[in-house]
Amino acid sequence: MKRITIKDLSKYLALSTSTISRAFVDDKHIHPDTKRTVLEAAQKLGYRPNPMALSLKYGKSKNIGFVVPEMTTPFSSTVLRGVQNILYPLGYRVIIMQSEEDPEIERKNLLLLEEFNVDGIIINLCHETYNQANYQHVMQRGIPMVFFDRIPPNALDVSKVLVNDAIKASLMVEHLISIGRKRIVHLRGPASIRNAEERVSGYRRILTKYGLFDPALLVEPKGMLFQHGRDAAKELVEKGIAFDSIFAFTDTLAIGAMNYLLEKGYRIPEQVALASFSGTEMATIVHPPLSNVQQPLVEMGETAATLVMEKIKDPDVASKSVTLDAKLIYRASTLGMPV
Amino acid sequence: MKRITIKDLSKYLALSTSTISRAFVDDKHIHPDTKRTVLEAAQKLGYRPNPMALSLKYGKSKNIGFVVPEMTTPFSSTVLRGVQNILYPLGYRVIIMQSEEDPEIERKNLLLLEEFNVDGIIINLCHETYNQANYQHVMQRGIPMVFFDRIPPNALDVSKVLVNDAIKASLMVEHLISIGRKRIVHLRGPASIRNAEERVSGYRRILTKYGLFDPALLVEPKGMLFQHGRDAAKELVEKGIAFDSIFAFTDTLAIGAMNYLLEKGYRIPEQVALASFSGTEMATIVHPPLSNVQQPLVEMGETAATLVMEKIKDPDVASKSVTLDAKLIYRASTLGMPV
DNA sequence: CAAAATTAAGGGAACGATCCCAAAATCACA
DNA sequence: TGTGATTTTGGGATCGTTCCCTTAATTTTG
Repeated sequence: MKRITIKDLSKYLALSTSTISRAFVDDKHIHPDTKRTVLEAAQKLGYRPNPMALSLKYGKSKNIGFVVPEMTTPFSSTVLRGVQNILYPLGYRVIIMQSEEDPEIERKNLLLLEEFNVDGIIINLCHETYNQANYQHVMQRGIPMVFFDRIPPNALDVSKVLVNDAIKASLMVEHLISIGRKRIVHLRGPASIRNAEERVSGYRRILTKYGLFDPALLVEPKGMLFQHGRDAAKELVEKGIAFDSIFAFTDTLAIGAMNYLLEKGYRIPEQVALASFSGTEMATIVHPPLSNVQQPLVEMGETAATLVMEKIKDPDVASKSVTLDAKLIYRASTLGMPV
Repeated sequence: MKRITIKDLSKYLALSTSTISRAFVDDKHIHPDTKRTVLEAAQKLGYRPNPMALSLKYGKSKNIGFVVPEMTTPFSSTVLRGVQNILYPLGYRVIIMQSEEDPEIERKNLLLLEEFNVDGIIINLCHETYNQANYQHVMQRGIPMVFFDRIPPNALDVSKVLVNDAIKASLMVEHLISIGRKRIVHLRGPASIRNAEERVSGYRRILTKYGLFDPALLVEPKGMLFQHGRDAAKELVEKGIAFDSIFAFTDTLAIGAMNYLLEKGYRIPEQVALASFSGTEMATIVHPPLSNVQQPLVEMGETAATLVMEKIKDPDVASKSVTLDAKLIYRASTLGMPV
C-alpha cells in the first residue's frame, strides 16, 4: 500500500541512502555484491523510484504537451500514437490539449502547459490567425516546440515536421485531370498556415499548366469542420458555378462537401469526383471511399517526438525541418487508378 | 528565463519563506498588508508555484490516467473533452492511453500509469476478456478507478458512469419495428462487457414481445472495428440470411456494415435500415446519416471526472453508479420519425 | 503598567531522490 | 607492517514548498 522509498531500503539493508542510490544509477563506486543485494531487496519489497522526487531534483517534469485543433477526427489521434510510441518508453508522459480550432483556446492551452511545467510541446496549429507572440514566449521560457502538419510561416525558428505538400497536391490535381476533370474546385486551407498555401500553389500551378485555372473555383471555407465543407459545396451549387471535381484541404472538408452533394442527388464520382489531403481512416469509412494524399501520420508523430527529445537533451541544437513523403491513394471517389 | 521561487521572493522582500508561503495558502496568521505586498511582488516577478515540489510534498502527482480502447473514432475524444472540462481547471493533468482493443496493451497501460504515479484512472474497457486482477491490483495501490461506457461485470466495487442501455436499446429496436421492419439484425458487443449484454437483452426482449426474435439474427462480430462490422454484414449476406435492418452495438460497427451494403448496391434505408448505439459525430458524416442512441458523451466525461475527484478527496467514499439518460436520434438511415 | 493573550513572523524538518565530499575499508607493495 | 593508493561507503546539501514549532511583536486586560 505505502510506497517503498530508498530510505526504506536503506533501513532494511543497513546501508546509506547514497549506496542504495548508487545501485540504481550506473555508478562504478559500488561493490558488485552490494549492488546485487540492493537490487534483490528492491525487487522483493517492490521499490519503484518516485518520479515526482526526480522531477523536483532535476527541474524536469517529464511531461510533453500535445496541442491539436481537435481530436474528433482520426488525424491527431493517429499522430498521437506515433508520439506515444517514442515517448512512453522513455518515461515521458503526454498531456493533450484540444484547441477546438480556436486561437484563444490554443493560447490558454499553451499557458496551461507552461503552468504544468512541460519539458516540450508538440503542436498542430489551429486554423485561424496564429499566436506568434505566444509561441515565442513559450520558447523564451526554455520550452522547446515542434510543429507538425500545420506549420507557421517561416519567421519562427522551430523544428517542424511536414510533408511535400506542393508536389503531392499538384499530383493529386493532375490525377483529377487525368480522369478527365476540367472544373476542379479547391477547398483551400487558411492563409495563416504555410502548407495551406503550399497546397494552393501546387493546385494553381498544375491547373495553370493545363490552362484550366479559374479563380472562381478556389474557395475558402469558413472553417475546418464538416459543416464548413458542406456550406462551401452548397454555396458553389447555389451560385451555379459549374464543377466536376473537388480537391479539399482535409478529409473533413471533403466529406462535408460530399455529404451535401449526395443529399442533392449528385452521383459520385460520375458527376463530381472528390479527393483530399490528409490520410485519415475517415476516407475509407465513407461511401464511396475517398482518394487522398495520405500522410504518414504515425511516422509524423514519431518524428516530432524525436525532434522534441533532441531539443530537450540539448537546448542549443539547431532547429530541423523534416520533410516526410506522402503517398497518393486512389479510391472510388476518383474512379480508380489514373491512366 | 529562470524560474522564480518562493526563496527568490523571500530574499526580495526580506521575509521568511514561511511568510511568503502563508500569503498563497489561505493562512490567517499573516498581516493583510504583508499578504498584499507579497502578492504584488509575486505578480511583478512572475512567480508561479512549482507543481513538482507540491507533488513531492503531498505525494500526489495531479495526474489522471484516461484509458480507452482507441481514439480514432470521436467517441473517446468527446468524453475526453468532458473529462478535461472538469480536471484542467482543477490543475489536474490528463494522460491518455490507447489500448487498441487489446487487453494485453491495456494491462501494460495500467502498469505504466501506476509507474507514472497517477492519482486516479478513468477507463473504458477494451472489448476482450477483461483484466479483473489488474484492476484490483491498481485499486489496492490506492488508485481510484472510474469506469465509463463499457462497464465490467458487477463483481468489482468501483464507480461507474453508464446509460440506461437496455431501455434505450429496446426503444431503438421498437422504432425499427414501427417503420415496418421484421428481420432485425443485432451486431452485438462482447459478452465480457456488461452493457453489451444489456443492449442484447433490450433487443431480445422487444423482439420476443413482438414475436420477431430469431437467434440467427443475433450475431457477434469478431471485433469492434469497421472491418468487423463489414465482415459481419458480408457473412450475413453470403449465408443468405434475410434481413431488413441492423441495430449495431456501436456506430463503428454500423458504418462498417453499411459500407459493405452500399458497395453491394443495397439501398439504405429502403432495403436495409440501420441504427446504432453510441452517439458520435460519425453518425452524421456518413450518407445517409445514421439513426442512433446518442449518449451524452461530454457529460459522461464530466461525471467520470467528478466521481474520480470524489474518490481522490476521500478514498473511503462509497462507490457510485451514475446512470445518464441517452437520447434516440432518428436520421435518414431509418426513414425519419417513427409513426 | 505589568502580565496575559493574541497576532505576526521566522527557523527548520519533511517529501524522495541524487551527488559532492569526506571517511572508512581494503588492497598493493616495499 | 606501515604507508600510500584505491575502492567502497556514509553524511548531508539540494530541489521548492508546506507546516509545525518557536520567538518576537503587538494588543488586551486587570
